[in-house]
Amino acid sequence: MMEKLCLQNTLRILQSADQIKARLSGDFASVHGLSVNEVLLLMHLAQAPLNRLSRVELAKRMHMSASTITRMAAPLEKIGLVSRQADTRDARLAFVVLTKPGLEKEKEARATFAKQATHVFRDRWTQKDLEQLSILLHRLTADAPGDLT
Amino acid sequence: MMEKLCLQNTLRILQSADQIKARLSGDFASVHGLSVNEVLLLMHLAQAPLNRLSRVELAKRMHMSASTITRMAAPLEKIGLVSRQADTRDARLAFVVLTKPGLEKEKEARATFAKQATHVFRDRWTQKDLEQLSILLHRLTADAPGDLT
DNA sequence: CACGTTTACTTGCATGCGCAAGCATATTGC
DNA sequence: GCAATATGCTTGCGCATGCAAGTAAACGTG
Repeated sequence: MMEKLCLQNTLRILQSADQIKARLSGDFASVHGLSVNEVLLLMHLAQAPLNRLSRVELAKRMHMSASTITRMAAPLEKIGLVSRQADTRDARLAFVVLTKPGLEKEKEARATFAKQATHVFRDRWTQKDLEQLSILLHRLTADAPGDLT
Repeated sequence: MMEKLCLQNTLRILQSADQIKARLSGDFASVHGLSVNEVLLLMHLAQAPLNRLSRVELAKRMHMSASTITRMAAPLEKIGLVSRQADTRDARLAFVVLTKPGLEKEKEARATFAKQATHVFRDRWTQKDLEQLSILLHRLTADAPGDLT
């Protein structure tokens, strides 16, 4: 019985995530010219101390491989939203650091993110509902690195 | 205030989905030699009438493009889990239909899916918690086609 | 200090996916 | 009945991503 509920819940989470991504994808592309993952990368940087993270740390928080971070950072650096910053102590580290335009862009993107998020939970969601869902989901994501919230 | 909650919830859903996919991906690959999406495709077919769906219908339910379905079905057909079935009325339609081995495979995969799903919700989840989460998520996915549950 | 091991990053290759175009068939309007 | 349009599927192309291998630098152990 509980097994069926677990299966159902995981399926619904996957389904919801697909819908949300599809919704975000449209606005991010047309309004900011960025992909969902690029915006998430900026958001991770924005909440990090000094607005910078190493590539491996970024990879962990975004659940992606380090190579993907390398390749994602390149175009963002080219358009000036992030820059590369070496560490004086450890020459292996290459931080990805948010530039001022990048910080600005992140603020805008976060705003449209929030707007779309409220649209996902249309009218019939009370604050109590939202809080309850938040608490339940938090139990799933509590142990994950970089909560972004 | 509610806006922050909405943003937080969407972020947590995305995060949860990533974790779940990562968890499933490992077992599906090692135990059954299939990807997450391939298993989901089999599950969609298994719950469809006559265990068959047209490619566009499958695409809608999986939130993917029709071309992806075409390419995903090819290897599954090669290993005998699905087969192609033309429609006598409409020569354009090419159903993807689950074979007997495919149905068997789907049962096995669904079992490991359920096992991993219960593992996602470890110990501290009561049946009431799970039901509540299920209800809340259902409000997000209610209008989507092909619920799989 | 020297050598092996670990860590951070990059690059080559293969895969999965979407979009746009193409093709065949069905449906609609006249 | 025929042309115009719509629908279902496939294919070519490009992009994003993971994995494995390679490189450079830090660390540990003798």
